[in-house]
Amino acid sequence: MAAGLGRMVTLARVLGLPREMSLTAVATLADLERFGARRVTELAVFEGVTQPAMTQLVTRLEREGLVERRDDPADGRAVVVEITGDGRAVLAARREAQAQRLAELLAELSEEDRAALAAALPVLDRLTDQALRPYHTPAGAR
Amino acid sequence: MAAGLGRMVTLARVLGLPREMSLTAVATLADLERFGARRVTELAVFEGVTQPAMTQLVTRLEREGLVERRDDPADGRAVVVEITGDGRAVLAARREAQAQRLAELLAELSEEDRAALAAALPVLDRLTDQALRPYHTPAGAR
DNA sequence: GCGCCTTATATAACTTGCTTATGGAAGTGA
DNA sequence: TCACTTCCATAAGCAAGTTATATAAGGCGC
Repeated sequence: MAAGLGRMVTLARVLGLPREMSLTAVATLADLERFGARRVTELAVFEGVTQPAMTQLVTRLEREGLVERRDDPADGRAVVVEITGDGRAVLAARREAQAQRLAELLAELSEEDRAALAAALPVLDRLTDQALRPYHTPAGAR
Repeated sequence: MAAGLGRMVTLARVLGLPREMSLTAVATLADLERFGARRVTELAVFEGVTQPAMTQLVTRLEREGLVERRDDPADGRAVVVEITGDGRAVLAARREAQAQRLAELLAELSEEDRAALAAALPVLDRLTDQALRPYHTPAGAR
């Protein structure tokens, strides 16, 4: 079964389209949207990349107006990164495009197959949460 | 449902570990293993990247001993790319590591959840094939 | 056979996206 | 005050993608 699920990587790769943005960039925006503003180092841990990589990404995202950098009043060394309205709009557009692509694929399935998928979705959701557990701590210390 | 499946992208990202190799590199090797030796341009189409990107990738993979380049007897302009034993070994090791990671996650699921996943696997497999259809033509013209 | 057009792929230049290494500023505790 | 730690920007290097370009080979019509 584990090997079968491995094929999901392939599907997700195709669904991950379009490619104007790296998966890390998308995930960073999504996490900022979901968990609120964060420091660079926290984001780096969340996304499993190094701090300089995250600094560079934040710089690029800021240049594109998708995030903003703010001084952290609690610590003079730190900056806090926050998603902008444009950033949210980009996420929404991606989700829409992805949902559409999936809907097209799903339309080719039988009713039976769709039911099986629907039953498995909550499980996949749980699997995903488990997989992400080491990276994401509940927002609290902000 | 489409939105729920979208979350699979997240799961696959985590499962896609480790990162020593890009998804395109892995897919290229996997396709060479599965469909046999191919030209650079064919590989580029398969993986949805440009020809120069694939040329570069093949160059890097060749440097690492994972593929070999051969002259194509049928066309003096072309080269044919073939996976090596080392390339196959790398794929096998990745699959093993991935299966293990998944098995750990699955061990935390109930019997019921596992059954739901097992039922959905063939469907996911079909979805993946559909999603890949525009890229992969059956090997025949080689 | 020749000329024109197409196809195949290597190379150049550039950007993104990652890594390790480093440096400066701020924070902490003795 | 000093030593150490933390935070993040910057530098250098490689991978991985793009567009543009150049060269060689192939195909077709005259």
